[in-house]
Amino acid sequence: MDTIKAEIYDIIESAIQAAVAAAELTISEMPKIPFSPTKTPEHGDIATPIALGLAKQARMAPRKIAEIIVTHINLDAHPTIRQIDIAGAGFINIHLSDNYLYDTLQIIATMQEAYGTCDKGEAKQLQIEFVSANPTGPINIVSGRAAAVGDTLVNLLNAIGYNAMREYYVNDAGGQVDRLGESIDVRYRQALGEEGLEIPEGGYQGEYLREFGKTIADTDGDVYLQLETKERVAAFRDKAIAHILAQQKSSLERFGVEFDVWSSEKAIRESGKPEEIIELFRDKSYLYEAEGATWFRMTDFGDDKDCVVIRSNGEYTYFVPDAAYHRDKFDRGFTTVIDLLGPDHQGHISRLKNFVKALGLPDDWLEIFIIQWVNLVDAEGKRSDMSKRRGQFRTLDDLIDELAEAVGEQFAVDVARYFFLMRANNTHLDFNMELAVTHASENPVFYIQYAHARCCSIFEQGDEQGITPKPIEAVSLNQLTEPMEHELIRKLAEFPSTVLLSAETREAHRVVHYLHELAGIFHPYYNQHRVLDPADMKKTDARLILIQSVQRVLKNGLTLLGISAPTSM
RNA sequence: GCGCCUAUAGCUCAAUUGGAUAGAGCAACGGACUUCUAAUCCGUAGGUUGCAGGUUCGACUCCUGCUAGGCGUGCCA
Repeated sequence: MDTIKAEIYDIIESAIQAAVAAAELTISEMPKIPFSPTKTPEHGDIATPIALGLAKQARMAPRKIAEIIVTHINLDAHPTIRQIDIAGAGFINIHLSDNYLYDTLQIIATMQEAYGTCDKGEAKQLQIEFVSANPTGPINIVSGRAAAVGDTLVNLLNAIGYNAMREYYVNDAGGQVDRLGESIDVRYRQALGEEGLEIPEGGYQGEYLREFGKTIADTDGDVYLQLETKERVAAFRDKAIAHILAQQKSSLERFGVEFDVWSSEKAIRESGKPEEIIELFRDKSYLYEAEGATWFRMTDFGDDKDCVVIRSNGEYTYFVPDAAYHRDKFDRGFTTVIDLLGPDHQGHISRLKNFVKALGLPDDWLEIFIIQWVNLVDAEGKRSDMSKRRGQFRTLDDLIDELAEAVGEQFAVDVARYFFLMRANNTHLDFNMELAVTHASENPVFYIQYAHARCCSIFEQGDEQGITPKPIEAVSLNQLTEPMEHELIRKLAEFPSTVLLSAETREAHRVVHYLHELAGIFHPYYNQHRVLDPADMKKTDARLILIQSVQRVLKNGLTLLGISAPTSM
């Protein structure tokens, strides 16, 4: 497609130059020629609104300009172009020859599972950090969404030639996990029969911690009561982190997400890097003392408020290990780092970016995206709060369990991933659990998977009838003359650019929509045209190649999304 | 108060980053299985793209100002 575009670009450009040379067109400067996609086959394969763009400086009606340009194109010299039309306000519509269409099938047959990939990323090292949920409870649904998106983005970036990896930052140090230890301490002592205890301010109410505290009491009895409160809380904290982390890991694995690296905030804190950061900031005069605390001059970086980096009790705020952690990422050699943050980290973006700037790292080195809320919606359409602190959240495991009851374990993961991936990251996502379960079998993911299964089924049927696909070289592709066949091939040709765009804009949902559209052309085709026709083997052979290509692209696309491509349903 | 995000069909979302007649899926209604899987297909209906201006040959997209919702906002992470 790219080579074709380059060729067309040259043709149009020289036509404009010829028109200018012939004094039919007056322009001051050679413009860049834009290409716009064609929505309908009548508009050809590639279109350009260049005549519209030239109208002003050429002082001429766009249609007239288009006509002039077209007269300077010698179609006989360019066999790739079958026909050129002028339409609408002055669009130049280019129809490519059928041979070009058939080239797409050739490319797919050659590249197979590599179709859709490219080497644009030049093997650069890239890291995406996502989920990074506090080790204070199970993976919830918002984190599940982040898991699906992050995992898929890594797939996409690898597909376009980057060397991307998945990283999880474990917040296993700091105030939050201390509150966790204190909360478990309360549950533990309650389990031992102590009365009148309450979860401390900022602690965790979740039911899973009550069970955890009870388990400790059941297995170890009251031995912990002999420890100093501080030691006991620390012991519970570490115990809980290890336990919860293992649980999070297995939930994510069940969801098909495996991280390459688990980084520890505790390790960062103990590495000495935070001290180096503070020293660096001090040297650069970014810090000052006030109200007993140490402040960072965030206002120097355009923020409206300074912020505390060392609290009056001498402890770092989370900014310091966080800055140190990003410094560490840079030292590990990543050319670009992408953080996917939860919606409650809104205010964190500009500050983190400013810290990165203060560290002297390149501006575009760090990209931050917010994965927006997932609202649980009940059957009446009422939204429910998912605050972890109040313990009213739904876990990723709950979700998959419920979906599994409706559609089975494998499809449950597929449905959940699809659901999370189908929307743009920055939009709020309403998740109606009841609807998701009762309508699980009507989920659009099956529409795509079914298309794949149907392709497989054709080959199975063919096998039974003794019809097997021939190598593409032995097939007359010009048997593919149906408009729907051309539409299918055109769609197949779009796959690589969709993957590229999706990866570069970090918007996985584009691939989802693409696959849905592809399936949306395939199903009607399947219904209207028979592939296996023993009476016309030439056509059958050509159609089998087409079906192989559709099957291949569906499979490649679903694989990128981490969704299975079943051979039968 | 300030900052960020969002607003598109009854509902949930798209729209290839400024291009042609704004598209899908649910939900509603009417049709199609003796033929490669009906988890499918065909058809009907559904719109002043939150409001008001502006830029442009051309705006859902960019700019300004409103309105509504969400999130954030100096010692939680």
